[in-house]
Amino acid sequence: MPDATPLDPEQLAAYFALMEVGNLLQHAVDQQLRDEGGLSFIQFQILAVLSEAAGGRGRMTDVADRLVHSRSGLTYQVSLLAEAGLVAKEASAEDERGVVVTLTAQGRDLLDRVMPGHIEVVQRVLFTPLSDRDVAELGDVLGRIRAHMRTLPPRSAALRRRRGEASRASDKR
Amino acid sequence: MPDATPLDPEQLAAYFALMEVGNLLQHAVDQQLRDEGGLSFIQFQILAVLSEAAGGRGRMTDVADRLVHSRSGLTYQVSLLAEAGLVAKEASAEDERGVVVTLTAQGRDLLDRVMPGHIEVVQRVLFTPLSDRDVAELGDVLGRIRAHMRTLPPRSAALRRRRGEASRASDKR
DNA sequence: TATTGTTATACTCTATAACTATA
DNA sequence: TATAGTTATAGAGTATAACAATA
Repeated sequence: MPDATPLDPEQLAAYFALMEVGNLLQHAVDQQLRDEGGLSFIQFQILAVLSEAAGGRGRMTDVADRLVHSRSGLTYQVSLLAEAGLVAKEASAEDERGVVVTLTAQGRDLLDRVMPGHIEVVQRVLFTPLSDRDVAELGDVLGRIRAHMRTLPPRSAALRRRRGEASRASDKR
Repeated sequence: MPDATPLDPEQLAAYFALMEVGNLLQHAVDQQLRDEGGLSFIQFQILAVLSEAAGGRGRMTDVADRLVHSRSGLTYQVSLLAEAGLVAKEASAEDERGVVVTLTAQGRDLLDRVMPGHIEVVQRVLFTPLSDRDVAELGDVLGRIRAHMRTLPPRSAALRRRRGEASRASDKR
């Protein structure tokens, strides 16, 4: 192990635990979603994000930023969902470049159908060993981390930025 | 949204936050690892798990279970690492079926070289908005969740189990 | 008979770059 | 000139099933 570490062992352990827990949990729910709904976890996330949004709709780039997708990757996934009739795409009224994705009734139904089993898995795998107080603490800390992360440059901006930097040859740091 | 929910809103929010934070963080560190070490996050995890283990070595199945991999997937990744000279594979002494993977000096060097930048990213993305107390709490709760998850049937066992059940036709539930 | 690990294969997902169209 | 989104393409990763070898 390296020596000059600005990250103390407690932080490193928390970081590794976070990654392991996240991966194991994702794997468990992915299994459930495929078995019961024919959905990948990412497709479920897209549906869930839309269902939380006002009007069950959102713009492509906004969704991509929240779900760690390249825009082409999101196009791909949303196309699959649209083929399955779970979402619908329309041109944005305000900005004709934009595309608004809307959850269909069918999509909402599928979400409702999948949710109970989904929640059962999350309950069993994630929350069983936690007290109510633990859950509150966890939610609080993770919420603050998420808020912080959202202040960092988003993925779509990072791409544009990088392209921009490359073309500005005079911008040597 | 479904109605009969045994998962209260606070739990659901914590669950979604966990997934979003995990994905965003993984994306950030994956970028750093590829840029500075030519490693995917999973390859890094394999090296890290080995470096933590006694003697810098471990058995294939054990590593696979910790890292949420099918065994064939681990074979693939370990092969890549072995080609790159970062790990070495030997037949197990006790169990001739088994394969023991060992971190090479080169692998340790790469880990050391990549760690400072890695830790910088984790520090910046994950820990910036947290107090020491937050870190302690987070580590504690996540550690307990991980311990709980490890008591659940591991991936390799699940596969065997499933195969076993299918062959036992009398085992109708 | 069960378990370890590998191989072959097929598939899913993702990102990059080039492109179109609108702001 | 910059941004939204799509497409084509190519590559990485994963899992499944069949297999060989050992317990």
